[in-house]
Amino acid sequence: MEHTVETYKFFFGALANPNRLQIINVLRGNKKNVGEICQITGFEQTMVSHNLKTLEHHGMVFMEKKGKFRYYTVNKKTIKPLLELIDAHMKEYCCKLLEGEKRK
Amino acid sequence: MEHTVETYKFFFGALANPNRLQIINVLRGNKKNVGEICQITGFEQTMVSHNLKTLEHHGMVFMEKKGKFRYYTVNKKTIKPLLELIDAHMKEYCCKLLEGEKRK
DNA sequence: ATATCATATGTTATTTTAGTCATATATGGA
DNA sequence: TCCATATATGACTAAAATAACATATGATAT
Repeated sequence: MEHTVETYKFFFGALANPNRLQIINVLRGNKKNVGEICQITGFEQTMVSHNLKTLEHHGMVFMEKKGKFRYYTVNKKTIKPLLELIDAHMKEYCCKLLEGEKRK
Repeated sequence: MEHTVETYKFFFGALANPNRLQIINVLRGNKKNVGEICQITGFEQTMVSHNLKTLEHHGMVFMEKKGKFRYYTVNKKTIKPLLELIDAHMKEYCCKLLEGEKRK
């Protein structure tokens, strides 16, 4: 299925970036506005905004305006089971491999 | 969790590529050797080998030698539920978005 | 109306990733 | 042993993704 491959690439592309993943991780707890995300991660504001836009565009996070703030929430329905699945995978297949990566 | 972010990036990085996804898709049916994968996909042999190596390194596929052939199988335990999860996500959040992508 | 704070957008330079080409290794058969 | 087939590896280039910078927009308060 050609369509399917493009679909998956769209999905994974959004998540194959450490900064976006870290943002997701921060949002796993509670909704946060951009400034809060910057503060917690130490990332620069424009970079965070760019990445939030990508994540929102892919349905990974949702946005809600509140005065001059914008609050972002993670899409728990997708992200939670997804990360759990990955945890299980990594535990079983990749633990040593990742160690190797780090040394590079 | 710093470790977790690197872990997830490792995972998604392997899958954020259309050719690798297509190879996975081909392997979803049955185990196949490199030549067969090339034939089915129309991809060049060295490219397929490179990508299979990446997939194997990430625990997404397994390899089994048989004479001068090497048979690859997809890691169904991870891949199957993963793709199902993504199907559900895309259906709910991304159907129009993907259409937009195609026009670019 | 303007100043300030919060966030977004456009552009560019840099880094990362991927594919290709040339070549190497491994296996089995004559 | 030598050849053919199957697959892997290394190096190089091209293309895509990313972060950083400059700037714009939107909102609130004064």
